[in-house]
Amino acid sequence: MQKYMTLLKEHQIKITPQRLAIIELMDRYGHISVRDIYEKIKATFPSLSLATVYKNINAMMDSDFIKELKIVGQDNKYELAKERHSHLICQKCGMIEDVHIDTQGLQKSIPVESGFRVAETSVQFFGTCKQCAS
Amino acid sequence: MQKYMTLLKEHQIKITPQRLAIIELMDRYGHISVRDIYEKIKATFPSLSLATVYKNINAMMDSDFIKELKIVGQDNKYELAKERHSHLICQKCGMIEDVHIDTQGLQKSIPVESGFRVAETSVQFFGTCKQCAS
DNA sequence: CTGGGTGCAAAGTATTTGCATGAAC
DNA sequence: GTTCATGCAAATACTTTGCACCCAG
Repeated sequence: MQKYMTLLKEHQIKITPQRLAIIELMDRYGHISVRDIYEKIKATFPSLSLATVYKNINAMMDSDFIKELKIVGQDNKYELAKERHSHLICQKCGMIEDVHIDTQGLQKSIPVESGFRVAETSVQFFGTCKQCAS
Repeated sequence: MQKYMTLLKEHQIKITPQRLAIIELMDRYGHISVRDIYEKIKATFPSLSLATVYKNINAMMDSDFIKELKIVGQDNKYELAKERHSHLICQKCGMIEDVHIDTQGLQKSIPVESGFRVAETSVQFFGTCKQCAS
């Protein structure tokens, strides 16, 4: 808990129980949807409003404190901002897992004449996870 | 036009003027949103309904005839299914461009112990396009 | 104390559905 | 002629906004 409070302070975001609960969930699950955040917190904190979840997610995205993850076939997910990484996404169960792979090499194959300057690379691997394969 | 009719037939989708118009736009623009499809077609074909656009997009996705593209900061886009490719996305003007790069090598860096079997890899490069850079 | 956050209700936007009519094959 | 698509309206889902009240700093 203390660690989440410190995180919020560093990003100059006011500390509230709602925010701590949201961050705690993101940290625990890695990637989570608005709906799931709302329902999980609501269970132990019934006064929580869906609007508050949205407002906080937007505020934390503005501060680059969390990141939005759009995945074909799934609701948007949110994760704590951390070192660059890619995602493994199971097409059967929906599981999302982080992988750290080097994407620097990829950029070299972009045609120079495109004149495109890359700031960030996003890689998603779709497939079957260990559990679903067996 | 004939080429689009052939395409639809191959995928066993009934040919209608609405569908031809949608496909023609996707082919022309490469990547286009529901809203843009609706507004562009509506201009010359006023009876078109938004529900029809949605129904057709869903039908064509079910037939793997078109693909959905989710991009952080933009509305969903749709493109005709074609050979595997990646996308350059300009964070200033929103331009989306196809690039053909080899993503096979990437998979090698996924830890074997993850037990994940990759079926498809999606790569998005975010950055600045030639026009916006100058 | 003061500013910003919360919750509620309402508005706004996006997407889906049911059904009667009409077009494709 | 039969099947399936279209258009409209209504329903549902998703997200944002305004405002009165309350809590963190």
